[in-house]
Amino acid sequence: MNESEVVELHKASQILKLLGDKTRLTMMKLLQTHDCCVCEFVEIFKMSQPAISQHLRKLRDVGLVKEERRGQWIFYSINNEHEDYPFVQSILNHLPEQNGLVVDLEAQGLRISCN
Amino acid sequence: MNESEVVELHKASQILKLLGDKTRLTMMKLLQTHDCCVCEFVEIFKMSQPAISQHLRKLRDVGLVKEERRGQWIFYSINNEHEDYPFVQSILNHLPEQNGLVVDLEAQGLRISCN
DNA sequence: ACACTATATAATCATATGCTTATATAAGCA
DNA sequence: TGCTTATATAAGCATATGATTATATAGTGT
Repeated sequence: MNESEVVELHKASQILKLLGDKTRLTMMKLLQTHDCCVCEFVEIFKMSQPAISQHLRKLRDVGLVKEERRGQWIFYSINNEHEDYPFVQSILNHLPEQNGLVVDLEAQGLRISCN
Repeated sequence: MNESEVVELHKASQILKLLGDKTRLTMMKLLQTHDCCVCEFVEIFKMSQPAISQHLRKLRDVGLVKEERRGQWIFYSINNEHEDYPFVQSILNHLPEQNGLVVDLEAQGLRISCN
């Protein structure tokens, strides 16, 4: 890993504050391996749809994730063009995989795959 | 760098929330290279003493820093015995050095060195 | 065009956060 | 012992945050 990408302090604290919420942190870890749409997050976190939307908006506002419409769903994915993407990845790499959450969704037949 | 130290999600978000404050994040970066006492932080951040104390308490409550009395001052330092010390370090390593803050202190003759 | 589904936004509210002022504690020193 | 300095704690307050419910927007399919 290369830790030489220096992140300005103000930006770093802004990013860390965003990641300092368990829901958003889990979202980011999930997005590291799976693009997800809003309704999947709603299922995974057992949280209201607006609550999910608002978390995603915060992540999008600073450019950590991007959205893309696929059919009737809007999928979110990690924005690897973000200037501080390496910083974010290095944090996420310390977290345990959350694939179980997606696997559970699939088991329930709730995983969206629109292709 | 070894990113294999896995930090449980709840703990990670708790740590990131603490670091998601510009004052505390700068404190931690400073402590990476210099032990500091409370009054030095007060000078550096131009912030009230209770405000500084409260930030330090939050960092201490989760064990990220430890305190040690030296003469009439209480010095804070990074707790490198913390279970998630590697995680914290890997974050701090992305931040620009803040030594200028301490150098300025010294220039003003306000650096405490009690030995 | 109409109904249905997915998502976003707005308004509201309870709780959390970070600061301030006032006060307590505790060590150093005359 | 009493004064001074360094730090911690308590109380109060303004703002931020994260949730909820209600509503708007925008595709999809009939």
